[in-house]
Amino acid sequence: MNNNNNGEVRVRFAPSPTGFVHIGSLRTALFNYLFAKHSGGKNILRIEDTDQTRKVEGAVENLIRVMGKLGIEFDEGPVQGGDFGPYYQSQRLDFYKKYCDELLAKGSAYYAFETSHELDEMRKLQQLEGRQTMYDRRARDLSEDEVQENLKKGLPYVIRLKVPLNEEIRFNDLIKGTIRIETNIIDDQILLKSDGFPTYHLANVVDDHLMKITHIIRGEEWVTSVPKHIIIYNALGWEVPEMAHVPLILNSDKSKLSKRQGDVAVEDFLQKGYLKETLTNFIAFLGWNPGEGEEQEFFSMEELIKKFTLEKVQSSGAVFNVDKLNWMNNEYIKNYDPDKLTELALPYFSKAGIEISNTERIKKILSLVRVYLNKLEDIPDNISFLERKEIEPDNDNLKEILNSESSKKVFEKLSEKISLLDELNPENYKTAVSEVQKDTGLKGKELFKPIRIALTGSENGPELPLIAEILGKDKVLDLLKRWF
RNA sequence: GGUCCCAUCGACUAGGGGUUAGGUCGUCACUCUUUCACAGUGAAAACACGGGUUCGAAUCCCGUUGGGACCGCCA
Repeated sequence: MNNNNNGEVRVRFAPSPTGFVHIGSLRTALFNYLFAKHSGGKNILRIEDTDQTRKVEGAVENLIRVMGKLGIEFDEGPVQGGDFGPYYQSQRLDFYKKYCDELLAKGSAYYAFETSHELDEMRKLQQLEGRQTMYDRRARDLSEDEVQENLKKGLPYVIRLKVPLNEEIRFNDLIKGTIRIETNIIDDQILLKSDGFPTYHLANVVDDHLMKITHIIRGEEWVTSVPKHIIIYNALGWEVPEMAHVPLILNSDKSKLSKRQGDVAVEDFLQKGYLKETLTNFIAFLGWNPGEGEEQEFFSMEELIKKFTLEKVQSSGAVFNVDKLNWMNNEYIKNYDPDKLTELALPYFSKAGIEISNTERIKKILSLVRVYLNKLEDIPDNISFLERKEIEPDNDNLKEILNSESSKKVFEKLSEKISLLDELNPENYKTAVSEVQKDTGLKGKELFKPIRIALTGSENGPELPLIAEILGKDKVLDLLKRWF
């Protein structure tokens, strides 16, 4: 256990700002947040922007916005600052330089002068020979004189880690248990690039140490580089933080979740009208569950914080199942506070061309259709009856029903009854229909089906009396009159 | 290919020496409903395989197979 900092837990979410927020990143961020809050510790945001070629304008702002929207808060970071800043790695170059020099002085790192091109050639050859692609450590034993000479010539260089040979690195992962790797197969990783920026490996070790990070919680794709990091910690005489590598989120074919097979951007899910409660709840359960026979599936952020432990994180990957996401979102939508849901739904009504100034009316419509919604984006498809001016049944079957003699009778009678009313409401609509039933002797499908089709253009949907009320007397009469 | 990780219904998972292997999504059926949906009830559906250890293995160990990740002057 890491005991610096008086035992206070400090974790970090350290994304590189290269664009949208990946579902996998969201889960890593969530787990960090839940773990920090559960332990009464600090959650820190650090921006890993050491790759100058991959910078994306606005990505950091976007990331912070998305996290904020989902209720994932940071105690320290670019926005709120903190005692361990700056929180952009690109502003911490002096630190990396300093410790890189220290590594050099201690003989744990060395200069290398190969160009990218030369390295490419090396790898190609290794591949051709069926060997593992790996730096051949050719610059490892350059003499001091040779190094100085190259430096004097102004040759571009990188600093590489001098991996100790013939050793075994062993560490305990909080999720996966003990992991051991032979150092001989570990690359002499580049620490400092020729542009003077550090690589991830150097920067994350230096920062995690300087920022007093106690637990590193990140994706499983990092496990294989842990030994490199441990070598750096050891060389610098630093304590290694606890590690927890969370399993990957997978496509339905079990490969790492990727854009090729559907949406992976949190922004997209938000935009489609997946609620933030759904997203955090669902994502938390991808690879984690409370265990102990617990069968509750709906958890608020507060409950998640209370229940979350690393021990209950699954060690195998989890397929991202949109069907279940939809189900859960639908459950949240069905049970959401009507006023709040209305507020969230307004933009989707607006997009469908519905006048939204009368929010009470929107609320009423929403109460009719929410049961059908997997996501708010489904609203337009489910309220098409509102703005339908022409009834154009999309198949002959419907047309036939509308044009039958008995239907005409129904429409005519119903119009008569409704035109006598001051205002249409579910009660007097029902009364009117049952009067039609008495007068015509028609009932069941022969009575209800034609009306539904005439009013909505569809064979099914929400309860007719409620739809009738929302449409209003004039609209209903207008729609009926077209058919007799 | 090398290294590392992983393995319970189609999916998410509970269970971690003795269970009729439980729940949720999805699927199917039935009930309710003058429609669809909702709701309710029920069904089909899993311990990858082979060896050990043990009185007893889904559970512990080893191996096999299968899957995945990583192998950049990216993170």
